[in-house]
Amino acid sequence: MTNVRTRFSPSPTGKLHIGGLRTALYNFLYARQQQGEFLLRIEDTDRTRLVPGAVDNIIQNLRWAGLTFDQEPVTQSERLPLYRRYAEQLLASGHAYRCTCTAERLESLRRDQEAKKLPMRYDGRCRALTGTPPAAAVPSVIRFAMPQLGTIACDDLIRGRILFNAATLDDQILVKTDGFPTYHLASVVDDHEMKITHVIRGEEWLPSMPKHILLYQALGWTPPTFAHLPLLLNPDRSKLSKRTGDVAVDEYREAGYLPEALLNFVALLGWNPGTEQEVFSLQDLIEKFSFERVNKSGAVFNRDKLDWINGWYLRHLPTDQLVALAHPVLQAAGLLKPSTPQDFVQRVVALEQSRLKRLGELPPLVQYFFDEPALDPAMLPWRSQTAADCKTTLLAIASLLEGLPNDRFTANELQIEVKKMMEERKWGNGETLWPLRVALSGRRASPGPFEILPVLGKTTAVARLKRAAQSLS
RNA sequence: GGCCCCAUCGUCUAGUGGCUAGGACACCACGCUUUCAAUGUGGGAACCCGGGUUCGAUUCCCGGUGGGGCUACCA
Repeated sequence: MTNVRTRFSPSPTGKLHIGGLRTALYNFLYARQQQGEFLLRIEDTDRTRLVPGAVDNIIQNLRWAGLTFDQEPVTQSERLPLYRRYAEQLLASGHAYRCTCTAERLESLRRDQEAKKLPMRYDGRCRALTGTPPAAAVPSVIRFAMPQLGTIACDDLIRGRILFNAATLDDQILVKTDGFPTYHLASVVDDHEMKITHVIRGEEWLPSMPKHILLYQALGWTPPTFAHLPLLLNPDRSKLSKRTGDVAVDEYREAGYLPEALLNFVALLGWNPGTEQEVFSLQDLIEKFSFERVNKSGAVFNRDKLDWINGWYLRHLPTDQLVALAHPVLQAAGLLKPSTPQDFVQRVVALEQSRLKRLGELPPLVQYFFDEPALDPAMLPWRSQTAADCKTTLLAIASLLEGLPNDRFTANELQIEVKKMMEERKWGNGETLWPLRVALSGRRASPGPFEILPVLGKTTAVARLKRAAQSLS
């Protein structure tokens, strides 16, 4: 049994996107599960589409996600002689030929075929040319000489056997005029050279599988096992793309999604364990992943469920870990001063833990702890409560709080004291607690007053109650 | 146009000839509650269509339809 080797092979034409992350994840899971190796290969054979920083972005985000690869990344642009050598071999064996057709001729050929509603493919003009290859002075590409008869059987781990009619296959370009290989040649050569046992990639590659199989055969190699993953989809069911929302892993990271949550979510897009388990650690996924349970149909990327999973992870994080993650977020929002006590931040964050879906939504939720909140007097009275009654209540509680020693300024003690007062004065819950909470937070929605009070501290709390009472006159 | 893939609640999915078609997210209601969350309980919500095969099809076969992908000197 040969050692399993998988690879993730993005082209550096942009940031790592969510679909790439899932492809990388499945490659990673399978390799780890089989105690094989997971490799990274940079497919940068198209010099015109290179984006500066893309390689870094991809590597950085894979690292953030914890998908560690086992060797230094392989970069195709550094391996040109390798592809050249195999191209020559194909030329020599008659499996490939030079083509000097110009881009203009190909373009008009295509237009013509489209107009006549014919299959659009190379017409084989240069293939038919016998005799000496053109001189080096004439720009030429190298094309694969597809067999023109027969059926190519392709076995896919997820879809089973797929049959292609050779006559419908195009004479793919293998080497471009600039001497760089195309994807087809480069990936076949590299997967062989890197001893990749399982090619796990997106379904968009399914139509080129027969071409790749034929290439392996022409080079005298045994093809690896293929698995084509279902596509990730936009809400309109087209292939996931930038136009309907965020697709860069970066953007999710910045919005405050945890890598564990993103991975968990993306793992479930196209795969399921067959049980009712929804939450998986990476280790869980490694143990449970299997191609038999990968779906065939595309999956819509559903933000709501991602938010739910992320919220789940946030809620189940030990609070000190959540604080560590929240700190830079609050910092960036400008809420922290050098003098802000760590202990205070800890208590503030703890109050919102059950309410968070993303770290990024933390600053607006807790701002009132750091700055005096704007106050809308109309918001203070409870339902039909009069402004005068509301004011009386606030002032009474303010003086009650003022009279309390600092060591009794705890959630429990405060609750006991306030409830006692409510009972004595026959105040209802709504008429008391709603104005109290709004006066403290300035918000319609927030944690309860007895949770806020001890965090805010006596001085600030009393000041806010008095200010609120003032606003009612 | 050609080639290929796919088809269960709005979404992610379980299901592999006989089930009240299960779960999760979202949604709604109720409970807990001063609000918002969290949490508990309950609810509405699906087998694309037509032919076969079969005693019986969501499930198997064929054909439609629908959706998607590919069809570059891009990956």
